[in-house]
Amino acid sequence: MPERQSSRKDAVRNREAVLTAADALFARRESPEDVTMADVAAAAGVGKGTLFRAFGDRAGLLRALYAARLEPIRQAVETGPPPLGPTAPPRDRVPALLDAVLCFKLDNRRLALALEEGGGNSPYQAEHYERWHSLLRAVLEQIPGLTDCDFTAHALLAATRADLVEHLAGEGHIPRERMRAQLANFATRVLASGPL
Amino acid sequence: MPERQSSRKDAVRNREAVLTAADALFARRESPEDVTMADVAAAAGVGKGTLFRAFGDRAGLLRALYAARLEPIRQAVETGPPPLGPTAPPRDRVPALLDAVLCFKLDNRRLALALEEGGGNSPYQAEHYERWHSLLRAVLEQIPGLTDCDFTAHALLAATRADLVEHLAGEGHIPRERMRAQLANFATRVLASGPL
DNA sequence: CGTCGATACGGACCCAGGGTCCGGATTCTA
DNA sequence: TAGAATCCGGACCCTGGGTCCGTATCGACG
Repeated sequence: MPERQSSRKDAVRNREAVLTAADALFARRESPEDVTMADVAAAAGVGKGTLFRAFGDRAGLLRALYAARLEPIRQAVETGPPPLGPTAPPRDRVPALLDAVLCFKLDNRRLALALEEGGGNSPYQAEHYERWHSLLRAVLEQIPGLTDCDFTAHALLAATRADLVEHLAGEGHIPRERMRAQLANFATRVLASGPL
Repeated sequence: MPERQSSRKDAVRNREAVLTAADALFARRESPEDVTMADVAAAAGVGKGTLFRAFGDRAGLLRALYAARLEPIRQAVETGPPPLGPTAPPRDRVPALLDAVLCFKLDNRRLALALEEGGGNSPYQAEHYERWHSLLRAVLEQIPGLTDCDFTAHALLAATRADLVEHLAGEGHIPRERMRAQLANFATRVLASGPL
Protein backbone atom coordinates (compact mmCIF):
# COMPACT_ATOMS: atom_id res chain seq x y z
CA MET A 1 0.00 0.00 0.00
CA PRO A 2 2.82 2.53 0.06
CA GLU A 3 2.81 2.53 -3.71
CA ARG A 4 0.17 4.93 -4.91
CA GLN A 5 1.59 8.07 -6.43
CA SER A 6 0.88 11.52 -5.12
CA SER A 7 -0.18 14.40 -7.29
CA ARG A 8 1.34 17.08 -5.14
CA LYS A 9 4.02 19.01 -6.90
CA ASP A 10 6.71 18.72 -4.26
CA ALA A 11 6.06 15.01 -3.93
CA VAL A 12 6.65 14.23 -7.59
CA ARG A 13 9.67 16.53 -7.72
CA ASN A 14 11.20 14.73 -4.77
CA ARG A 15 10.38 11.35 -6.22
CA GLU A 16 12.18 12.35 -9.38
CA ALA A 17 15.15 13.68 -7.47
CA VAL A 18 15.47 10.46 -5.53
CA LEU A 19 15.33 8.32 -8.64
CA THR A 20 18.00 10.39 -10.32
CA ALA A 21 20.28 10.51 -7.31
CA ALA A 22 19.94 6.81 -6.64
CA ASP A 23 20.69 5.98 -10.24
CA ALA A 24 23.86 8.05 -10.10
CA LEU A 25 24.92 6.54 -6.81
CA PHE A 26 24.50 2.96 -7.95
CA ALA A 27 26.42 3.71 -11.08
CA ARG A 28 29.27 5.39 -9.22
CA ARG A 29 29.79 3.19 -6.17
CA GLU A 30 31.65 -0.08 -6.45
CA SER A 31 29.31 -2.40 -4.65
CA PRO A 32 25.58 -1.85 -4.46
CA GLU A 33 25.43 -2.57 -0.78
CA ASP A 34 27.52 0.35 0.20
CA VAL A 35 25.00 2.75 -1.14
CA THR A 36 22.78 3.18 1.85
CA MET A 37 19.30 4.62 2.04
CA ALA A 38 20.66 7.55 4.00
CA ASP A 39 23.15 8.16 1.20
CA VAL A 40 20.41 8.23 -1.37
CA ALA A 41 18.34 10.61 0.71
CA ALA A 42 21.29 12.90 1.24
CA ALA A 43 22.29 12.83 -2.41
CA ALA A 44 18.76 13.67 -3.40
CA GLY A 45 18.62 16.51 -0.88
CA VAL A 46 15.71 14.88 0.87
CA GLY A 47 14.92 13.40 4.25
CA LYS A 48 14.79 9.70 4.90
CA GLY A 49 11.11 9.95 5.70
CA THR A 50 10.40 11.26 2.24
CA LEU A 51 12.42 8.51 0.67
CA PHE A 52 10.63 5.75 2.51
CA ARG A 53 7.21 7.28 2.03
CA ALA A 54 7.76 7.42 -1.71
CA PHE A 55 9.09 3.90 -2.18
CA GLY A 56 8.07 1.89 0.84
CA ASP A 57 11.40 0.26 1.42
CA ARG A 58 14.75 -0.42 -0.17
CA ALA A 59 13.38 -3.09 -2.44
CA GLY A 60 10.71 -0.69 -3.63
CA LEU A 61 13.29 1.86 -4.65
CA LEU A 62 15.31 -0.77 -6.46
CA ARG A 63 12.23 -2.00 -8.25
CA ALA A 64 11.36 1.49 -9.37
CA LEU A 65 14.84 2.09 -10.75
CA TYR A 66 14.87 -1.27 -12.40
CA ALA A 67 11.50 -0.78 -14.01
CA ALA A 68 12.56 2.56 -15.44
CA ARG A 69 15.68 1.08 -16.99
CA LEU A 70 13.80 -1.92 -18.26
CA GLU A 71 11.09 0.04 -20.00
CA PRO A 72 12.72 0.37 -23.44
CA ILE A 73 13.50 -3.33 -23.55
CA ARG A 74 10.01 -4.21 -22.52
CA GLN A 75 8.75 -2.10 -25.41
CA ALA A 76 11.11 -3.74 -27.88
CA VAL A 77 10.06 -7.17 -26.73
CA GLU A 78 6.34 -6.55 -26.75
CA THR A 79 5.88 -4.53 -29.87
CA GLY A 80 9.25 -4.24 -31.58
CA PRO A 81 10.66 -5.75 -34.76
CA PRO A 82 12.34 -9.16 -34.96
CA PRO A 83 14.33 -10.82 -33.63
CA LEU A 84 13.18 -9.42 -30.27
CA GLY A 85 9.61 -8.67 -31.15
CA PRO A 86 6.73 -11.12 -31.19
CA THR A 87 6.83 -11.71 -34.91
CA ALA A 88 10.23 -13.38 -34.83
CA PRO A 89 10.40 -17.15 -35.26
CA PRO A 90 10.89 -18.86 -31.89
CA ARG A 91 14.30 -20.29 -32.66
CA ASP A 92 15.60 -16.81 -33.34
CA ARG A 93 13.69 -15.12 -30.61
CA VAL A 94 14.93 -17.22 -27.73
CA PRO A 95 18.59 -16.30 -28.19
CA ALA A 96 17.57 -12.72 -28.84
CA LEU A 97 15.63 -12.53 -25.60
CA LEU A 98 18.47 -13.99 -23.62
CA ASP A 99 20.90 -11.65 -25.28
CA ALA A 100 18.72 -8.70 -24.36
CA VAL A 101 18.63 -9.80 -20.76
CA LEU A 102 22.37 -10.31 -20.72
CA CYS A 103 23.09 -6.93 -22.22
CA PHE A 104 20.74 -5.31 -19.77
CA LYS A 105 22.57 -6.87 -16.87
CA LEU A 106 25.91 -5.90 -18.31
CA ASP A 107 24.74 -2.32 -18.66
CA ASN A 108 23.20 -2.20 -15.20
CA ARG A 109 25.47 -4.43 -13.21
CA ARG A 110 25.23 -2.78 -9.84
CA LEU A 111 21.52 -2.28 -10.03
CA ALA A 112 20.74 -5.81 -11.12
CA LEU A 113 23.07 -7.10 -8.47
CA ALA A 114 21.39 -5.05 -5.79
CA LEU A 115 17.96 -6.23 -6.82
CA GLU A 116 18.80 -9.88 -7.21
CA GLU A 117 20.60 -10.51 -4.00
CA GLY A 118 18.37 -8.12 -2.14
CA GLY A 119 19.00 -9.77 1.20
CA GLY A 120 16.14 -12.10 1.88
CA ASN A 121 13.64 -12.30 -0.92
CA SER A 122 14.93 -14.22 -3.87
CA PRO A 123 14.67 -12.78 -7.36
CA TYR A 124 12.19 -15.50 -8.16
CA GLN A 125 9.36 -13.84 -6.38
CA ALA A 126 9.91 -10.59 -8.22
CA GLU A 127 7.26 -9.89 -10.81
CA HIS A 128 9.72 -8.87 -13.49
CA TYR A 129 11.34 -12.27 -13.30
CA GLU A 130 7.95 -13.85 -13.58
CA ARG A 131 7.37 -11.84 -16.74
CA TRP A 132 10.60 -12.85 -18.40
CA HIS A 133 10.06 -16.42 -17.44
CA SER A 134 6.55 -16.78 -18.72
CA LEU A 135 7.43 -15.04 -21.95
CA LEU A 136 10.45 -17.21 -22.54
CA ARG A 137 8.48 -20.27 -21.66
CA ALA A 138 5.74 -19.37 -24.10
CA VAL A 139 8.26 -18.94 -26.87
CA LEU A 140 9.94 -22.22 -26.04
CA GLU A 141 6.62 -23.99 -26.21
CA GLN A 142 6.30 -22.99 -29.83
CA ILE A 143 9.40 -24.97 -30.70
CA PRO A 144 8.49 -28.49 -31.70
CA GLY A 145 10.20 -31.30 -29.87
CA LEU A 146 11.00 -29.38 -26.74
CA THR A 147 9.80 -30.67 -23.42
CA ASP A 148 10.00 -29.25 -19.89
CA CYS A 149 9.70 -25.74 -21.26
CA ASP A 150 9.00 -24.29 -17.84
CA PHE A 151 12.17 -25.67 -16.37
CA THR A 152 14.17 -24.90 -19.46
CA ALA A 153 13.13 -21.27 -19.28
CA HIS A 154 14.32 -21.11 -15.68
CA ALA A 155 17.58 -22.78 -16.54
CA LEU A 156 18.31 -20.48 -19.45
CA LEU A 157 17.51 -17.40 -17.42
CA ALA A 158 19.73 -18.69 -14.64
CA ALA A 159 22.65 -18.35 -17.01
CA THR A 160 22.06 -14.60 -17.05
CA ARG A 161 21.94 -14.07 -13.30
CA ALA A 162 23.46 -10.82 -12.26
CA ASP A 163 26.08 -12.23 -9.96
CA LEU A 164 27.23 -14.74 -12.54
CA VAL A 165 27.48 -12.01 -15.14
CA GLU A 166 29.34 -9.87 -12.66
CA HIS A 167 31.69 -12.71 -11.84
CA LEU A 168 32.48 -13.44 -15.46
CA ALA A 169 32.91 -9.81 -16.41
CA GLY A 170 34.81 -8.94 -13.25
CA GLU A 171 37.16 -11.69 -12.08
CA GLY A 172 36.90 -13.63 -15.31
CA HIS A 173 37.67 -10.59 -17.47
CA ILE A 174 35.51 -11.98 -20.21
CA PRO A 175 34.70 -9.27 -22.70
CA ARG A 176 31.15 -8.40 -23.47
CA GLU A 177 31.02 -9.74 -26.98
CA ARG A 178 32.56 -13.04 -26.01
CA MET A 179 30.04 -13.51 -23.28
CA ARG A 180 27.17 -12.76 -25.61
CA ALA A 181 28.53 -15.26 -28.08
CA GLN A 182 28.87 -17.92 -25.43
CA LEU A 183 25.36 -17.43 -24.18
CA ALA A 184 24.00 -17.51 -27.71
CA ASN A 185 25.93 -20.67 -28.38
CA PHE A 186 24.60 -22.24 -25.21
CA ALA A 187 21.03 -21.35 -26.05
CA THR A 188 21.46 -22.70 -29.52
CA ARG A 189 22.70 -25.99 -28.19
CA VAL A 190 19.72 -26.29 -25.91
CA LEU A 191 17.34 -25.67 -28.76
CA ALA A 192 19.22 -27.65 -31.34
CA SER A 193 18.69 -31.14 -30.09
CA GLY A 194 16.40 -32.98 -32.34
CA PRO A 195 15.99 -36.68 -31.68
CA LEU A 196 19.21 -37.69 -30.00
CA MET B 1 43.46 -16.06 10.24
CA PRO B 2 40.63 -16.88 12.61
CA GLU B 3 40.61 -20.36 11.15
CA ARG B 4 43.21 -22.45 12.87
CA GLN B 5 41.78 -25.05 15.19
CA SER B 6 42.53 -25.21 18.85
CA SER B 7 43.53 -28.36 20.63
CA ARG B 8 42.07 -27.38 23.94
CA LYS B 9 39.32 -29.69 25.09
CA ASP B 10 36.73 -27.05 25.86
CA ALA B 11 37.36 -25.36 22.55
CA VAL B 12 36.68 -28.43 20.46
CA ARG B 13 33.68 -29.34 22.56
CA ASN B 14 32.21 -25.91 22.03
CA ARG B 15 32.97 -25.97 18.35
CA GLU B 16 31.12 -29.22 18.08
CA ALA B 17 28.18 -27.92 20.08
CA VAL B 18 27.90 -24.88 17.85
CA LEU B 19 27.96 -26.93 14.69
CA THR B 20 25.26 -29.23 16.00
CA ALA B 21 23.06 -26.44 17.27
CA ALA B 22 23.40 -24.42 14.11
CA ASP B 23 22.57 -27.41 12.00
CA ALA B 24 19.43 -28.01 13.99
CA LEU B 25 18.43 -24.37 13.87
CA PHE B 26 18.81 -24.06 10.13
CA ALA B 27 16.83 -27.23 9.66
CA ARG B 28 14.02 -26.08 11.93
CA ARG B 29 13.56 -22.43 11.08
CA GLU B 30 11.68 -21.42 7.98
CA SER B 31 14.04 -18.89 6.50
CA PRO B 32 17.78 -18.99 7.04
CA GLU B 33 17.99 -15.32 7.77
CA ASP B 34 15.93 -15.48 10.89
CA VAL B 35 18.44 -17.68 12.55
CA THR B 36 20.72 -15.12 14.08
CA MET B 37 24.21 -15.55 15.42
CA ALA B 38 22.92 -14.84 18.89
CA ASP B 39 20.38 -17.62 18.41
CA VAL B 40 23.06 -20.06 17.46
CA ALA B 41 25.19 -19.09 20.42
CA ALA B 42 22.26 -19.42 22.79
CA ALA B 43 21.17 -22.75 21.33
CA ALA B 44 24.69 -24.06 21.69
CA GLY B 45 24.89 -22.80 25.27
CA VAL B 46 27.84 -20.63 24.41
CA GLY B 47 28.71 -16.95 24.34
CA LYS B 48 28.84 -14.94 21.16
CA GLY B 49 32.54 -14.38 21.64
CA THR B 50 33.17 -18.10 21.51
CA LEU B 51 31.08 -18.45 18.42
CA PHE B 52 32.91 -15.73 16.54
CA ARG B 53 36.33 -16.83 17.71
CA ALA B 54 35.69 -20.31 16.42
CA PHE B 55 34.33 -19.37 13.02
CA GLY B 56 35.40 -15.84 12.29
CA ASP B 57 32.08 -14.60 11.06
CA ARG B 58 28.69 -15.75 9.88
CA ALA B 59 30.00 -16.84 6.51
CA GLY B 60 32.67 -18.91 8.26
CA LEU B 61 30.06 -20.77 10.25
CA LEU B 62 28.01 -21.41 7.14
CA ARG B 63 31.05 -22.63 5.29
CA ALA B 64 31.92 -25.03 8.07
CA LEU B 65 28.42 -26.47 8.14
CA TYR B 66 28.35 -26.71 4.40
CA ALA B 67 31.70 -28.42 4.20
CA ALA B 68 30.63 -31.01 6.75
CA ARG B 69 27.49 -31.82 4.83
CA LEU B 70 29.34 -31.86 1.55
CA GLU B 71 32.05 -34.23 2.65
CA PRO B 72 30.39 -37.53 1.65
CA ILE B 73 29.58 -36.21 -1.79
CA ARG B 74 33.09 -34.93 -2.25
CA GLN B 75 34.33 -38.41 -1.44
CA ALA B 76 31.95 -40.04 -3.87
CA VAL B 77 33.00 -37.67 -6.59
CA GLU B 78 36.71 -37.94 -6.05
CA THR B 79 37.18 -41.62 -5.40
CA GLY B 80 33.79 -43.27 -5.75
CA PRO B 81 32.33 -45.60 -8.36
CA PRO B 82 30.67 -44.46 -11.59
CA PRO B 83 28.67 -42.60 -12.60
CA LEU B 84 29.84 -40.04 -10.02
CA GLY B 85 33.43 -41.15 -9.69
CA PRO B 86 36.29 -40.25 -11.98
CA THR B 87 36.17 -43.45 -13.96
CA ALA B 88 32.76 -42.71 -15.45
CA PRO B 89 32.56 -41.67 -19.08
CA PRO B 90 32.10 -37.89 -19.36
CA ARG B 91 28.67 -38.03 -20.97
CA ASP B 92 27.39 -40.00 -18.01
CA ARG B 93 29.32 -38.14 -15.41
CA VAL B 94 28.09 -34.65 -16.21
CA PRO B 95 24.43 -35.43 -15.52
CA ALA B 96 25.46 -37.42 -12.47
CA LEU B 97 27.42 -34.51 -11.06
CA LEU B 98 24.58 -32.10 -11.62
CA ASP B 99 22.16 -34.52 -10.09
CA ALA B 100 24.36 -34.83 -7.04
CA VAL B 101 24.48 -31.08 -6.65
CA LEU B 102 20.73 -30.81 -7.07
CA CYS B 103 20.03 -33.51 -4.53
CA PHE B 104 22.39 -31.87 -2.11
CA LYS B 105 20.58 -28.58 -2.41
CA LEU B 106 17.23 -30.27 -2.04
CA ASP B 107 18.43 -31.98 1.11
CA ASN B 108 19.99 -28.85 2.55
CA ARG B 109 17.73 -26.12 1.28
CA ARG B 110 18.03 -23.63 4.10
CA LEU B 111 21.73 -24.05 4.46
CA ALA B 112 22.48 -23.71 0.77
CA LEU B 113 20.18 -20.73 0.62
CA ALA B 114 21.91 -19.07 3.52
CA LEU B 115 25.31 -19.60 2.02
CA GLU B 116 24.45 -18.56 -1.50
CA GLU B 117 22.70 -15.33 -0.83
CA GLY B 118 24.98 -14.55 2.07
CA GLY B 119 24.35 -10.83 1.83
CA GLY B 120 27.22 -9.31 -0.05
CA ASN B 121 29.68 -11.81 -1.38
CA SER B 122 28.32 -13.79 -4.25
CA PRO B 123 28.55 -17.57 -4.25
CA TYR B 124 31.01 -17.28 -7.09
CA GLN B 125 33.89 -16.29 -4.90
CA ALA B 126 33.32 -19.26 -2.61
CA GLU B 127 35.94 -21.95 -2.99
CA HIS B 128 33.46 -24.79 -3.06
CA TYR B 129 31.82 -23.29 -6.12
CA GLU B 130 35.21 -22.97 -7.70
CA ARG B 131 35.76 -26.65 -7.07
CA TRP B 132 32.51 -27.78 -8.61
CA HIS B 133 33.04 -25.51 -11.54
CA SER B 134 36.54 -26.56 -12.39
CA LEU B 135 35.65 -30.21 -12.03
CA LEU B 136 32.61 -29.91 -14.24
CA ARG B 137 34.57 -27.91 -16.72
CA ALA B 138 37.29 -30.51 -16.87
CA VAL B 139 34.75 -33.23 -17.51
CA LEU B 140 33.06 -31.19 -20.20
CA GLU B 141 36.38 -30.70 -21.93
CA GLN B 142 36.67 -34.41 -22.41
CA ILE B 143 33.57 -34.42 -24.54
CA PRO B 144 34.45 -33.99 -28.18
CA GLY B 145 32.74 -31.20 -30.08
CA LEU B 146 31.97 -29.07 -27.06
CA THR B 147 33.21 -25.51 -26.99
CA ASP B 148 33.03 -22.81 -24.30
CA CYS B 149 33.33 -25.41 -21.61
CA ASP B 150 34.07 -22.83 -18.98
CA PHE B 151 30.91 -20.92 -19.64
CA THR B 152 28.87 -24.06 -20.11
CA ALA B 153 29.93 -25.30 -16.71
CA HIS B 154 28.78 -22.05 -15.17
CA ALA B 155 25.50 -22.16 -17.00
CA LEU B 156 24.77 -25.73 -16.00
CA LEU B 157 25.59 -25.06 -12.38
CA ALA B 158 23.39 -21.99 -12.47
CA ALA B 159 20.44 -24.28 -13.06
CA THR B 160 21.06 -25.77 -9.62
CA ARG B 161 21.21 -22.52 -7.68
CA ALA B 162 19.72 -22.80 -4.25
CA ASP B 163 17.11 -20.12 -4.66
CA LEU B 164 15.92 -21.53 -7.96
CA VAL B 165 15.66 -24.96 -6.45
CA GLU B 166 13.85 -23.51 -3.49
CA HIS B 167 11.49 -21.63 -5.78
CA LEU B 168 10.67 -24.69 -7.84
CA ALA B 169 10.25 -26.94 -4.86
CA GLY B 170 8.40 -24.36 -2.82
CA GLU B 171 6.03 -22.20 -4.88
CA GLY B 172 6.25 -24.45 -7.91
CA HIS B 173 5.49 -27.60 -5.94
CA ILE B 174 7.62 -29.61 -8.30
CA PRO B 175 8.41 -32.98 -6.76
CA ARG B 176 11.96 -34.04 -6.31
CA GLU B 177 12.05 -36.76 -8.90
CA ARG B 178 10.50 -34.58 -11.56
CA MET B 179 13.05 -31.89 -10.95
CA ARG B 180 15.89 -34.35 -11.19
CA ALA B 181 14.50 -35.66 -14.44
CA GLN B 182 14.17 -32.18 -15.86
CA LEU B 183 17.68 -31.23 -14.95
CA ALA B 184 19.03 -34.46 -16.41
CA ASN B 185 17.07 -33.85 -19.57
CA PHE B 186 18.41 -30.34 -19.79
CA ALA B 187 21.99 -31.47 -19.33
CA THR B 188 21.54 -34.15 -21.91
CA ARG B 189 20.29 -31.63 -24.43
CA VAL B 190 23.27 -29.42 -23.82
CA LEU B 191 25.65 -32.30 -24.36
CA ALA B 192 23.76 -33.89 -27.20
CA SER B 193 24.27 -31.39 -29.92
CA GLY B 194 26.51 -32.73 -32.57
CA PRO B 195 27.05 -30.57 -35.63
CA LEU B 196 23.87 -28.57 -35.96
C1' DC C 1 49.64 -31.98 43.39
C1' DG C 2 50.35 -26.84 43.15
C1' DT C 3 51.73 -23.09 40.29
C1' DC C 4 51.82 -20.37 36.32
C1' DG C 5 51.54 -18.89 31.49
C1' DA C 6 48.62 -19.42 27.72
C1' DT C 7 44.25 -19.90 25.92
C1' DA C 8 39.30 -19.77 25.85
C1' DC C 9 34.96 -18.09 27.83
C1' DG C 10 30.92 -15.06 27.59
C1' DG C 11 28.08 -11.35 27.79
C1' DA C 12 28.19 -6.34 27.91
C1' DC C 13 29.09 -3.25 24.45
C1' DC C 14 29.62 -0.90 19.83
C1' DC C 15 28.00 0.42 15.37
C1' DA C 16 25.84 0.53 10.90
C1' DG C 17 21.89 0.72 8.50
C1' DG C 18 16.91 -0.07 7.53
C1' DG C 19 12.71 1.73 8.91
C1' DT C 20 9.40 4.85 11.92
C1' DC C 21 7.44 9.11 14.01
C1' DC C 22 5.60 13.50 14.53
C1' DG C 23 5.87 18.67 14.91
C1' DG C 24 6.15 21.95 11.52
C1' DA C 25 6.09 23.54 6.58
C1' DT C 26 3.77 23.32 2.08
C1' DT C 27 0.22 22.69 -1.10
C1' DC C 28 -4.41 22.27 -2.72
C1' DT C 29 -9.48 23.67 -2.33
C1' DA C 30 -13.10 26.73 -1.81
C1' DT D 1 -6.76 33.46 2.30
C1' DA D 2 -8.47 30.15 5.79
C1' DG D 3 -8.48 25.42 6.66
C1' DA D 4 -7.69 20.81 5.75
C1' DA D 5 -4.99 17.47 3.72
C1' DT D 6 -0.68 16.18 2.57
C1' DC D 7 4.12 16.10 2.71
C1' DC D 8 8.78 17.20 4.68
C1' DG D 9 12.84 15.79 7.27
C1' DG D 10 15.82 14.47 10.64
C1' DA D 11 15.82 12.69 15.33
C1' DC D 12 14.93 8.33 16.98
C1' DC D 13 14.35 3.16 17.46
C1' DC D 14 15.80 -1.57 16.83
C1' DT D 15 17.89 -5.52 15.02
C1' DG D 16 21.76 -8.06 14.27
C1' DG D 17 26.71 -8.73 13.12
C1' DG D 18 30.99 -8.18 15.25
C1' DT D 19 34.41 -6.68 19.19
C1' DC D 20 36.50 -6.34 23.93
C1' DC D 21 38.32 -7.59 28.08
C1' DG D 22 38.03 -9.18 32.90
C1' DT D 23 37.53 -13.83 34.47
C1' DA D 24 37.55 -18.94 34.32
C1' DT D 25 39.75 -22.99 32.45
C1' DC D 26 43.30 -25.76 30.66
C1' DG D 27 47.51 -28.28 30.57
C1' DA D 28 52.63 -28.41 30.97
C1' DC D 29 55.97 -28.62 34.14
C1' DG D 30 58.28 -28.96 38.57
